[in-house]
Amino acid sequence: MAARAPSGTHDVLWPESYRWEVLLAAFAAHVEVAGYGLAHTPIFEDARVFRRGIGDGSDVVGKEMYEFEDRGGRALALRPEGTAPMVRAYVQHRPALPWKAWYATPAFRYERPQAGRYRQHHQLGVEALGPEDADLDVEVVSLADSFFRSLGLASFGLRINSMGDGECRPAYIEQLRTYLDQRRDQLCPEHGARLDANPLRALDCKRPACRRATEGAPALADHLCEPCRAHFDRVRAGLDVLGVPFQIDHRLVRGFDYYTRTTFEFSSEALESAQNGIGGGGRYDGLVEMLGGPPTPGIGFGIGIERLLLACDAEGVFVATPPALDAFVVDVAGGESGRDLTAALRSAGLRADRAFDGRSMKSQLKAADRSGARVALIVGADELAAGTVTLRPLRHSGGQETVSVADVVEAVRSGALLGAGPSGSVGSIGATATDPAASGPVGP
RNA sequence: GUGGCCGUAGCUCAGUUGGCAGAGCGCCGGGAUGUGGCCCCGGAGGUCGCGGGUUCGAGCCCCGUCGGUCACCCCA
Repeated sequence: MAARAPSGTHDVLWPESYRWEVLLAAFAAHVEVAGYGLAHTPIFEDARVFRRGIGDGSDVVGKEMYEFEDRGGRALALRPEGTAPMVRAYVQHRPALPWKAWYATPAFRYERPQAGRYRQHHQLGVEALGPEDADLDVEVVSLADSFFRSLGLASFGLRINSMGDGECRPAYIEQLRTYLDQRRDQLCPEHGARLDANPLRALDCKRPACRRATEGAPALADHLCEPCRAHFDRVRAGLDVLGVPFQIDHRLVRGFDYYTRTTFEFSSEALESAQNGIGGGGRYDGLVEMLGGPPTPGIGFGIGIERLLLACDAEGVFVATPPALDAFVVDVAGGESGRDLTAALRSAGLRADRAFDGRSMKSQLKAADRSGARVALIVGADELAAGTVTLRPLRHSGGQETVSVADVVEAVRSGALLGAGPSGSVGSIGATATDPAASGPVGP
C-alpha cells in the first residue's frame, strides 16, 4: 500500500502553491498598510487555551479537537482556530495596546472531510485588541470585505449580528430558553438535549425542526442593552458609509462561546458545495480575561484559504500564473559549458533551468519547451569550439541567433529576438494577475 | 458520528450473460549526419484498493475491510 496523506489533509504542489504564495503576499500587503503586524504562534497549545476560550460545549472543542498528551504528560491540542492562540500570546507578552496582528496558519479539526472541509485547513486572519470602539469593528469587517474584492471576488455576501454582552445576553438567553422550552419536543434531538447548556445553538441549527421551532423566537438584537444597541448601530452605520454591503441575520450565532457583540460571516454565492463560508469573525471582549489577562476588548476574523480559492475558481478570478523562465540551457557537448552558463545566468538574476543526464538534443529541447522558458540556449560541439551559444526562441517561430559566450547573459536580459524583455520576478495580484495578457506568454 | 455513491496504468476512464487487462492523455525512445511544439512509429508502466467466499474459471457475483467522494451536523 503506497503511503498517502492522512484523511482530510492535502498537498499543495506547484503551480497551485505559487497561487498560495501570491495570496499570502497579497494579504500581508493588504493588512500591513492598515497597521497589522505578522505574528507566529505555536501550532499546538495547552488544551485549556481552547477549552476555556472556545468553550467545552462547542462542537469544535467537544468533538473535533486533535488532543494529545506529550511525553511529559501535558494535555495539548492542535489549534482548531486562530484567535485563542493569538489572545494567549497577548496575555503572555502584553504588547502595547492597541495590538493589531495578523496570522497565516494551519488549523485542525477532526471532522468528516467533504467539499471545502478539511481536517487540516489553512486560515488567514487578523486580531485587534484594546479598543472597544465600534469603528474598529467597521475596520476589521471592511478589511476582509476589501481583501475579497481585491482578489476579484464579487459574488459573496456578508451577514452580521450582535451577540450582546454580559449585561444583556443572560436575560435574553433566559427568555429564549423559556420560549424554546415550550417547544422542546419540536426541536431536533441534539438541540432539544442541549437546550439547558446553550439555547443559542438552536437558532443556528439548520434542521427543519429547529428552524420551525425558532421561527417566532425573540431576536437578540431586540433585547440589547443600551451600550450594545448603540455599538451595533454605529457598526451598521459605519459599514453603510464605507459602502460595505451586509445583511442583518438574527440567527447568526457562530460556534465559539467567546463572541460578544458584533459577529459576522462571509459566504460565497458562487460555490455549489454546502461549505460556502469563506470567512467569519467577531468581537470577543471577554476572551483575554478568560485566558488570565486583564479585561481587554478584542475583535478579529479568520478566512479559510482553501474555500477562498474554491470561490475564486468558481468566479474565475485570481488566476496566478508563475513567471516564465528566462532561459533553458541545452548542452550536448559534455555538460561543463551548460553547467557554467546556467550558474552565470542565475548569478545575473535571471530565471534559468537546464536538462540533466546528458540526454539527446531532441530530448533536451523538448524539456526546454515544456519548461515554459522563453528561450533555449544551445551549446553543441560547434559552439564549444567557437566560444558561442545558440539562442533559440521557444515562444514563437522566429529564427535563432549565435552569440558569443561573453554576451549571452546580456542577450537574454535584453530580450533580443524575443519581442519583450525578461519577466518580472514576483507575481502580482488582482487585475494584473487576472489579466492573461499581463502574465501570459509574450512574442509576436 | 450517520447516510448515499465510487475504488482498473502517473491522470481521465472503458471492460458485454463471469472466459487471454484495454483506450486517450502523460512519460521514455525513434522518425539519417545538431533543433522543441503538430504528425507518424515503437516502448515502459497494473497484486483490477485489501482480505475472505461462490465458481472449472472472478476486474465483474457475495461478505468484510480500508480508502476516496458527496451530504447531514458544525464550521474556514
